[in-house]
Amino acid sequence: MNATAKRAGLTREKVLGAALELVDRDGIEKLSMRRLGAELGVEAMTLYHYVPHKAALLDGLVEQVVSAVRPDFDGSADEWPARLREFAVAFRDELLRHPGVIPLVATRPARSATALLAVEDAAAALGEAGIGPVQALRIVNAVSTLVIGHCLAEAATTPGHPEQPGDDLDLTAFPTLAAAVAGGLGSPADHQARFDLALDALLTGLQA
Amino acid sequence: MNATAKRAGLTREKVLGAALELVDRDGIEKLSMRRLGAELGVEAMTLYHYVPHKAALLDGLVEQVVSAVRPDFDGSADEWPARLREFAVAFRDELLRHPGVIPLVATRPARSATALLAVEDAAAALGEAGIGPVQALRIVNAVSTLVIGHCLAEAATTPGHPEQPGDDLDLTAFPTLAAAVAGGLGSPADHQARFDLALDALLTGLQA
DNA sequence: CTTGACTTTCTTACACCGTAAGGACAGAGT
DNA sequence: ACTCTGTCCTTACGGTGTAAGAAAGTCAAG
Repeated sequence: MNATAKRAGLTREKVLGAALELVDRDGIEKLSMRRLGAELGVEAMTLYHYVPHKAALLDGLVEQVVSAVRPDFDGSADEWPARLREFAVAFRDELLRHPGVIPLVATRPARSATALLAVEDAAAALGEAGIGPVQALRIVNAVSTLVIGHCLAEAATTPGHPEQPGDDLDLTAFPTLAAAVAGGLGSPADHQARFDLALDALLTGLQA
Repeated sequence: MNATAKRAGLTREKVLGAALELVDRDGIEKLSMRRLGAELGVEAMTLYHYVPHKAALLDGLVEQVVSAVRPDFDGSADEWPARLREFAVAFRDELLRHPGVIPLVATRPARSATALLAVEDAAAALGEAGIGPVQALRIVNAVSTLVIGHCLAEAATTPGHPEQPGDDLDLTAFPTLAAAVAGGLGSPADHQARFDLALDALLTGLQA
């Protein structure tokens, strides 16, 4: 009978979803309990019924993003470099879809079940190629770390700065650097190229 | 004549130095303008005469840390992989010496003159080996990114969490993972091994 | 010495943050 | 009808970064 229901009918999932939406739209620094509450038509303290503290909320953001990339490690055992490559590319795509979350992914280790499952799958696939469990996880870790590091540099949120004055640096003292910038360094295409270079090199070097 | 001088005689360098000390001792989340002021025997607002805003203070921390690693790229032109390796190891050592600053280094690009100079030197050295400026900078970037990524994972501060409950995860559903943990994964020695594995693989793969 | 300009420091204040404590109210089970 | 449980709000506390301006120290010129 009430047009405006007194109960908002929240769930942990709705809260996390709204948080991710807010971060994607306005950036992490705008994510506060009060603002998120307002987004959901609710007071700040209400959120504490679905999340124990803000840190858990941030963990939830990480969980959402890393869970969205579901790698597939089926196929013949000797194709693991190609599979790892696919995983890396998918992971990067997902991270770049949520730039505000990247620093969180980089900072807090994902311990959720789905994240562990993905790691387990990858390691098991490497195991079938005759690689021991410790080495397999090191390899998976190296690839993940590379992806995160590159996305971090690419999305460079640099929170707190009022403005980002483009490229007003004086490069006259750095000829090689200047030449590289003139050659297209820093462009979006260059980010892709940097990532591909590093990923290919890592995978190539890993086969030994 | 005054035992306690009314003027503290601060400088930007002293402020930055005290900030780094505070972060090394207590972690970033404890770095506030008021606390840093107290550390220097001064009110919070006084600091704003040496630093325009807190973001600049954080930039200063990054600058201090990255400036401390001064790579040497002299030597014959074909030794660049070994030089890059030395740089990577020195960079990592310096970062691990200041764990609280690692997330800052990962987030805000170092645009200081000394940082640019180091990059310039490295790129120039690669240039003597017949590598073009764009490719040279991509290589330097790949190595730096790898170092930052690995240090980020290794120092994993995970700010905000009350406690870090060790390894109480239930790994029974993840046999490969469990086997790897039993095999020593996660130990300090393993971090070193992970870094070495990734760095060697990257450098090997980069020679092509 | 006095004066006045300058730099450095402090005081006060504001808006915002995370969250502890407890009260108001709805719907379900007895 | 009555309590119970879960949802939501109100109030409050101590913390944050920082804007505005008053006060006090320093130093050179008159």
